[in-house]
Amino acid sequence: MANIKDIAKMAGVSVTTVSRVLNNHPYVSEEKREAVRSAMVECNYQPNLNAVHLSKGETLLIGVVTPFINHPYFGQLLEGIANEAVKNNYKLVLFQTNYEEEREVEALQMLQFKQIDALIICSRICGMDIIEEFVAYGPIVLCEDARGKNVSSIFIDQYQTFSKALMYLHNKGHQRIGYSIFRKSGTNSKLREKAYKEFLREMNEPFNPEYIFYDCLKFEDGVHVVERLLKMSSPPTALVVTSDIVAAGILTFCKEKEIQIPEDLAIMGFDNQPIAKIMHITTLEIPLVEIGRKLFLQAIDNSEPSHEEVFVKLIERETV
Amino acid sequence: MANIKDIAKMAGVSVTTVSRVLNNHPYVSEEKREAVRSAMVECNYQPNLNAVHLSKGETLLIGVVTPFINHPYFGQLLEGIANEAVKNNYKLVLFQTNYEEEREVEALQMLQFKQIDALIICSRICGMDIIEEFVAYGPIVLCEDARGKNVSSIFIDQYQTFSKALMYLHNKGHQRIGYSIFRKSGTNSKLREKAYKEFLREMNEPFNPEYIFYDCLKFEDGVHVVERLLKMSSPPTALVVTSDIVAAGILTFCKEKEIQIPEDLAIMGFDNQPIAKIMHITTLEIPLVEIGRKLFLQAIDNSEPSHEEVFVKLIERETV
DNA sequence: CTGTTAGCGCCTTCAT
DNA sequence: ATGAAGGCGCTAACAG
Repeated sequence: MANIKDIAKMAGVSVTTVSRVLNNHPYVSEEKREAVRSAMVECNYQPNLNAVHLSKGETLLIGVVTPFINHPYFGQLLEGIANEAVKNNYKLVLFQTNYEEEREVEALQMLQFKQIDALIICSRICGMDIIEEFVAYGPIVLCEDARGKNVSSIFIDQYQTFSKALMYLHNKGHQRIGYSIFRKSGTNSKLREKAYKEFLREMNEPFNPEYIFYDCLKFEDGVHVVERLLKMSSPPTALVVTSDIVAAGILTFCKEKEIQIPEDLAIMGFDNQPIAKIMHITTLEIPLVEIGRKLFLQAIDNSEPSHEEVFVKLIERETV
Repeated sequence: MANIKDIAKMAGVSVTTVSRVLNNHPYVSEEKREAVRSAMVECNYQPNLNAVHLSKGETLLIGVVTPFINHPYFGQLLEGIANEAVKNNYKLVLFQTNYEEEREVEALQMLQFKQIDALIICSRICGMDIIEEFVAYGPIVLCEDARGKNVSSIFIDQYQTFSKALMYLHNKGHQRIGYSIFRKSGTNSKLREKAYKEFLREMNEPFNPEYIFYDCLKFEDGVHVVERLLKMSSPPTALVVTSDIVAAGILTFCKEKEIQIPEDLAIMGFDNQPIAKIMHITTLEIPLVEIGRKLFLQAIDNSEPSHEEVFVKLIERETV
């Protein structure tokens, strides 16, 4: 492992000069620059990143917080982040939190202690107040509407989006509309609940807590939804399902139970994941890979916190 | 950001002593140890990892090479790796390669240049010769049978496993058996092909290249399989599908086309992913999360390369 | 048991 | 345009 000193010796210059060409600094004669270059290729020289990091106080590491990594939603997000990271020569440090606040704080602390340069939080359980304690230590970017806050964000307008979905179902003639979601709390969940209640009020429909299905994250969670549906005397005729993979699960079990889609039950998915296309699920397209890309770019952008809204598109297929 | 010197000063000791308590070295009086400890908590001291890494020549970073991260197979593997990584205070550096050799070499070079401590290669396209060029630089662990090679590995016996699946189908009365797989080449693919051909020979069945379906990676790839199936004059009556997610896709499309499972077509999945349970897919259980765990442990184990076989279990459900 | 000191490899003033 | 030298924060002989 040749180091900067060796290169300097070989090229007959000082380490400073080597460092200069390494960092594309001006004021190096073309001659010496060339000598250094060839010495570097000869030794197949690679700078020791730890030394660079120590010296510069930066790491080229970006932390990524997700509750799970093995889930299509976060998988797509990660994919977008990872692709952009390689392009920019950054590495990712993964924090799989399972929504444990402790894990999130660990990630935040890595930022505080300069072990990573920035932190992308794809989903969180900790309060905004905790996040804000750490904004001073480095860029934090959230995947939720954080306008007005001191962190960057890429977000979709959950309220609008959810309202749009509900309205679409309403216009298709549905009165009893329910929805499934993963978490009861969480910023996005609350916005959706708000949109839901607001919608009911406008439509003059009663609020039936039974029509909300929580803990829906994976394909198999669709089972429970269908099971509960079967037991209800007056089940909803339409469901907004905040994840295509769950929608796919519901669809599959409905077929097993001979519930006709969309006649007996209309289903509106979320995300437009590949499975939605395959199973002809009507859904709201959320460009997750693209969002991941933007999240990364925001993380390495050292200017002021910025906020960017991403728009969703309703994709009509055969489940509504 | 207090550093080791500050702590030393506060505690009235030398930096060495601080370093000693930091690294749990013996020969520090309980008294001073305590003084150092309290100074550390008072400043909320965190060692600068870059400095530690530079000094020790290690990074506490483990590279993980996967072709894709957004796929249940690699997702589960990653999950296992990630869980064990946090336990051991290591961070993961992700390399999503899309099976581009260049990306794999990049990862290998990061090992060479000490930017990561070890490298886990979950799946590869580059030749073993290339891998072996890098073994001198640090632990490399593969998720395939690498016995006899100079790298560690966790693996399942692909040949045996595939034979077992084929034999199971045969015993269920199937003569025309095909299989679907992602890659044509690749170590595992070749072993499976070998097992397949050997099986046919033993059973005295002809080899029909049409019965092999390549490029099957995702749910939606099941479509193409079914489409081809429909066009065949003498389609296979059973399929070994080397990924449950693909099996699920095939199952779904068969239902759409009114192909009865298992009557018209028997399906044997692979991995026992959650979807297999839900859709009642008969499958071979491969403990991917556990494999991920073991891969990580091997990566940080500095002793000689070791090899561990992991065993699979056939899970009978309703698609055969 | 404890402290002094020389690195680890690179960057960056400061002189020249 | 170039180089000498100090420093980033920590570890690990070595000496005592």
